[in-house]
Amino acid sequence: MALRNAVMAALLEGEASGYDLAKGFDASVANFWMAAPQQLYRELERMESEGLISARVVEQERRPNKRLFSLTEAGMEAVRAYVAEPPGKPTTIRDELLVKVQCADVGDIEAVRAAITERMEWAAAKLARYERLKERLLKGRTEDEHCARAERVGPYLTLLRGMAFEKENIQWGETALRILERRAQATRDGERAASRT
Amino acid sequence: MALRNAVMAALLEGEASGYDLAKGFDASVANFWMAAPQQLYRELERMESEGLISARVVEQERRPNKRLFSLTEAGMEAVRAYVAEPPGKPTTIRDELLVKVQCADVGDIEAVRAAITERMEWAAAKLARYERLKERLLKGRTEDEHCARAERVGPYLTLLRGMAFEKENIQWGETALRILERRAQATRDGERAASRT
DNA sequence: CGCACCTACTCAATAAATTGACTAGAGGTG
DNA sequence: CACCTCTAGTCAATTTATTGAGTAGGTGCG
Repeated sequence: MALRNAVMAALLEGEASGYDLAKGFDASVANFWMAAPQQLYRELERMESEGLISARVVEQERRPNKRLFSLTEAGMEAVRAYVAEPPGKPTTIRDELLVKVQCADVGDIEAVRAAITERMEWAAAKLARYERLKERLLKGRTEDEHCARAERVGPYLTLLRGMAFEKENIQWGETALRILERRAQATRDGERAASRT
Repeated sequence: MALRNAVMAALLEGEASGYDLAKGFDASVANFWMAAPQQLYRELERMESEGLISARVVEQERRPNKRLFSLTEAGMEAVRAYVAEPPGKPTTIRDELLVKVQCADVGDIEAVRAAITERMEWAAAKLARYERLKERLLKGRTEDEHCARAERVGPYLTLLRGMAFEKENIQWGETALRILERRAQATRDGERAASRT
């Protein structure tokens, strides 16, 4: 029942449909919590049945109707209760890329390098998006002004974390690529030397 | 079936019991992949039945016997196949702390600050452990020397990523605490002002 | 004009992950 | 000596998460 907390966090930004949430909903929450569509739809229904959120059907002309969910008073109370409860164990990090990097020495180094490169491109794209989101949040004000005046700082703080994470991905990727390239080089040299014998 | 890849990555370091893996197994793999004990025991059995790993029972005098698993040739082949296959979608990040931070504005700011502080302490402890592990890996050599001579660089690269991640946790935590403190201050001031009316 | 893709979902099935309880001997603490 | 923790697991139950297929109209592209 941790997904529901992420959903509530997302709904603090305003009402959203299951589809919105599945698509990343402004990337702010998707930044630190991702879930497959089915999971969201199921959870939303459960939450509605428990009275944490309420749906409003919006009829649309040239596309399927959608249900916009928003937090009820009970939902707001649940958020407050959740925030107050003692923090659970550390983050669940599961990074396939790092599993591959760990195995680099017994596998195809070029494949690993390709995977790292892909990750770096992904990170760069995400970072650009975050950058735009930040501009939109700050609206030309400095960080100090924004934090002093805006009614919410949570989204700004999580955005900062997301940006730092992606920057790290890129920086680390550069180092890793460099080191692996030298390895691949050495392997090729070794092969050449061996083939000369 | 992604856990098994992490298990194989861990077993590249040498044989290990299910208990070892559950305890973090040298922290190297635990850094980017965590799993509950039960999950590991189940997966290990399945992998053994599929011939990817083999067990060796070690009888112990004053404690339960244990089964040390190691990769078979088939397991090694599976690792190579896994590394070569195209990279899947991005990382699964699920960070409860960030969910709380996102909700900070409607909840108890002090509780959020406490959660951040706890995370920072955790991160600092992990970082110290990684630092020691790094020393052990490098054995007094520079990074360049190690990467040129050591037979494996994968563990070093993932370690670097883990260290960068924890450093980021700490740095971001400082910023977040500072901003939230000013918020809490403003709220208290607001309350004082309101109570004077 | 046909095909792929976008919105906005639902349903069903399977796989993976978490939780709780239990075994059992060893070692240490109050 | 009762209680707690550590090693090294097992078993069962439940909850969560992922995958795949299906619906149905609309949009854009060559």
